[in-house]
Amino acid sequence: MCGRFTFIANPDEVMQEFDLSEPLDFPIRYNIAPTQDVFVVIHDGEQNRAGTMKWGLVPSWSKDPAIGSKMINARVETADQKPSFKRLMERRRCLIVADSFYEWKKGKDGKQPMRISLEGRKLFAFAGLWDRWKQGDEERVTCTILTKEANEFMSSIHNRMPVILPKDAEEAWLARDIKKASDMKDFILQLPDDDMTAYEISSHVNNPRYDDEHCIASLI
DNA sequence: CCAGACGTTGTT
DNA sequence: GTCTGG
DNA sequence: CCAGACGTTGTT
DNA sequence: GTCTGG
Repeated sequence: MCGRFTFIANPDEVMQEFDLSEPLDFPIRYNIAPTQDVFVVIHDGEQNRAGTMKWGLVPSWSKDPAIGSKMINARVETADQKPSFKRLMERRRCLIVADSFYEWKKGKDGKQPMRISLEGRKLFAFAGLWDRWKQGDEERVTCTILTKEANEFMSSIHNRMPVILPKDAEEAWLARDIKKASDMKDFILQLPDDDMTAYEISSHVNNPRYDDEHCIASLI
């Protein structure tokens, strides 16, 4: 699964990497936690657009937006069937931009936090779904990160992993036309994985209040 | 038909 | 133990 | 994901 | 909104 990640990037590089035309403004984040703002790219039919959304999906029909803190991930294997995700697989796909993510590896002495990044790409995007929620004056735009079964590399750390799109799959995932949910599921599941790398970090990262360089410092 | 749920993860 | 908030 | 709260009544 | 269960 994926419950914490980083976004430590240079705005110019992000603009170039995701083909954005508007100038960007976002803070450097070492410890992004559910319910917080994440940096998201969508396609408006003409061009890519970037902005922030809250992490934790609140479906448009929800009565209680608190559901969002539970809906931080969506299993791609079943997302084409689930009422909360099916419509979003068809027409509300997004990129959630990151440069590494955290997983907690279970050992006999508790959980060891790890930082995982890609070998060959400084920046990447999770495959995400998003939705809009409104109730009275309150409005919320939220998103969730798709997950799949861990690959060989990740399985030593955790049994699930976030879906990271290969660079050449991002455009197809973002495309605004309405697709069959099951086709998008199949598309995601046949994608190859980028090579990954991981190292142990301090449990400093455990506390979502800490958002500093120490989060990514190697234990060794 | 209407009512009621709608999610993931991990752990047991 | 379980839920909410970050 | 982890951390931290978890309750009501009445009074200020 | 959409699906499942009764």
